[in-house]
Amino acid sequence: MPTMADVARHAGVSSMSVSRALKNSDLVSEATRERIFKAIDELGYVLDLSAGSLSSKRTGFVAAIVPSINNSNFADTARGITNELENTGLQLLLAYNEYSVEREESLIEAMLRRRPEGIILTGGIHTGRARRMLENAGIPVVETWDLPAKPIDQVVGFSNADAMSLLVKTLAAKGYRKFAYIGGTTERDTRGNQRRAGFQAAIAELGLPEGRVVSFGVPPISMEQGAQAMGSVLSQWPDTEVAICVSDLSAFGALMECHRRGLKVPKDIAVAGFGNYEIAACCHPRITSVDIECYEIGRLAARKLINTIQNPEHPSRSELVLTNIRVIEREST
Amino acid sequence: MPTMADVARHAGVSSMSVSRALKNSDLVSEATRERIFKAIDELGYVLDLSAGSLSSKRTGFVAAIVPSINNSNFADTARGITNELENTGLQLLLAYNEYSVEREESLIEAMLRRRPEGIILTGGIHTGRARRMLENAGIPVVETWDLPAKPIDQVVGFSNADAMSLLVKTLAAKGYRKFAYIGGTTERDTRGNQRRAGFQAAIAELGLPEGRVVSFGVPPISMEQGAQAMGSVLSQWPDTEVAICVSDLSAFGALMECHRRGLKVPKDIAVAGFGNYEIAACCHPRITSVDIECYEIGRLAARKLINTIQNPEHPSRSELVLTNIRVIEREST
DNA sequence: GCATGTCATGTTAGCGCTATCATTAACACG
DNA sequence: CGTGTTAATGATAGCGCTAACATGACATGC
Repeated sequence: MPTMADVARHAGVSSMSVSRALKNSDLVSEATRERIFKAIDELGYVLDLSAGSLSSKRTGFVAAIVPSINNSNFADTARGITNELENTGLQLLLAYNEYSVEREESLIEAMLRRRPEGIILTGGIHTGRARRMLENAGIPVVETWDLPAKPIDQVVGFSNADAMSLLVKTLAAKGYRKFAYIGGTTERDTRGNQRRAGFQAAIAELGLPEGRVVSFGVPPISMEQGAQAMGSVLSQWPDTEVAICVSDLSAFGALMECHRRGLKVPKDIAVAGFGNYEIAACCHPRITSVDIECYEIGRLAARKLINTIQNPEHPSRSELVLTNIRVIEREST
Repeated sequence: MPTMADVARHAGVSSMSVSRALKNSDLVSEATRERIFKAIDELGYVLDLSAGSLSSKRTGFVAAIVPSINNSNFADTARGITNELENTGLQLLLAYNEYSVEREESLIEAMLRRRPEGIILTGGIHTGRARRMLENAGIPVVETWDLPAKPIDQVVGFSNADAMSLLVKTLAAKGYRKFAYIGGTTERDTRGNQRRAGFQAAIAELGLPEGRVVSFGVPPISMEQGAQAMGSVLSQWPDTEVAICVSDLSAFGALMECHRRGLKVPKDIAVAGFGNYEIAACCHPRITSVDIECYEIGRLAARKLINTIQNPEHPSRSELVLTNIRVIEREST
């Protein structure tokens, strides 16, 4: 593989000129630039950024950890990050932790070894060692998708509990009284748990009959698990008026289960989801959901990092960005 | 930020011993190892891989480019790659090209600047410069999701045309004769175009009435666009017996459009998709589809890279891996 | 004509690590 | 007791690039 020195020799210049030309510095004359690019082309040279970053102390990496890449909500956030990073010279280092803070910890270490210039995390719960590593790293950190009680640095998120509570209240205002909740079992999906807490809080606040909660499957629960959970709701509490699901995917599964059982939605039972996935807007009947601007979360988080990286003296720290949540009422309620 | 030399000084050893300890080399005594890790812990040291890779000539990166990260088929492939890479010391550098070979070209350059030890691409069509860069890079390349006419190096894929043709033949065997095809418009989605070609070929081969093709929307076409395309099929050719869609997402949209129009599926019209997405197995009626082992494609592609990286002298080149395709008949046909 | 400024280019050093070879210590063996 | 063998550690050099400074060429102004 040719090095920059090879290119410099071939073009009859010093390697600093090659470096400058490749950085689009205007300190290179047009004639020299042309000769350099001709040499680059002839040798098939490709700049080695890892060598460059060692010397310039800038790796050009931004790290992000999401729970899952197979979930279109988080994929949207990743897309928002990537798109905002475009043309900033920063590259995304993406990983997923499968909803595990232990896995997050080891991913954080793996990423910090690459010396990213900033890092975006999902959620506000991390292991002690992870927090320590992040605090020592000396780079901006953005926690997203949540409102951490004790933020590490910057935050772009929303309250999952409030969002779910808002959904319950909206539906209660339409006259529904007997609510069921479908979610996953374990403690791992902290955002799911907060949604459940928001559900319970709203039920209590409104003085409605006790919420009927079905916990089923390891989060993130699938369409199929949503269907099974709905079966469980219907057999335990046949008079349920509305089933609220931790996500649109489980809501869709629940809806299909109703179809199969010959129940009309929303006449016999109403169904609502969370996350405003494409499927909620497209299925029949269309599912009422809560929109949470996933793409925007990614975009804003990346923007915050870029601002901090580009103006290190003027950090936008401790300034919390609250993204919009919005109930979208559709045919299923 | 502390460096390895700081750790070495703190532990009273040379930096080589620190380096060895961090690499789990067995050339470090237990006592020294303990002292070193104590120092690492006290200083909050994190290894800098970019400095290490400059000297060791191994970056520990593997690059992958997929068309989109918001498509669960490709997300499955990315997941397969990541999971196979686990515990090999290799880290994934993931990007998406939005189905554009031009964007792919610039992504390939951006990735090669990080000196990945291997690269995984989606599809077999690339720009000339992209091909040249890859051939010069001196690293293993795996093309996936397709059977390129002129592979760059290694291949893990299947024939999109054959897969679609198999679906048509399976349905024709059940007695369907009037076929419609729903896909995207432009030339960008090469796999979509190959599926269409496979559809046409099968129709011709079987001597069926001319296929009715609706091209609608920029690929990847959405659920909503599938619904609109189905509207177009039904108004142009009301006697269509089965609508085959380029993906399950559009098939689902088409199915919902039938629901809304009061058409019974499959009694009034049958619907089939492609890709065996979660939704196809879960909606009502469940959609007949073609399973293409997306996760396995990622896993096998990563495995090929790992093999080539770990045994450079014994390259597994030019050995094509054909993944399984399988029609899954469900309630919608 | 000479000081001054500006632009283009080169020189030097060093980023933080690891490959390689050298060295030392400890021990076994005839 | 000398020799060889092995295990643990250290010293040195250099990976390929860029920051920082130095230099030289030319133009400008008085």
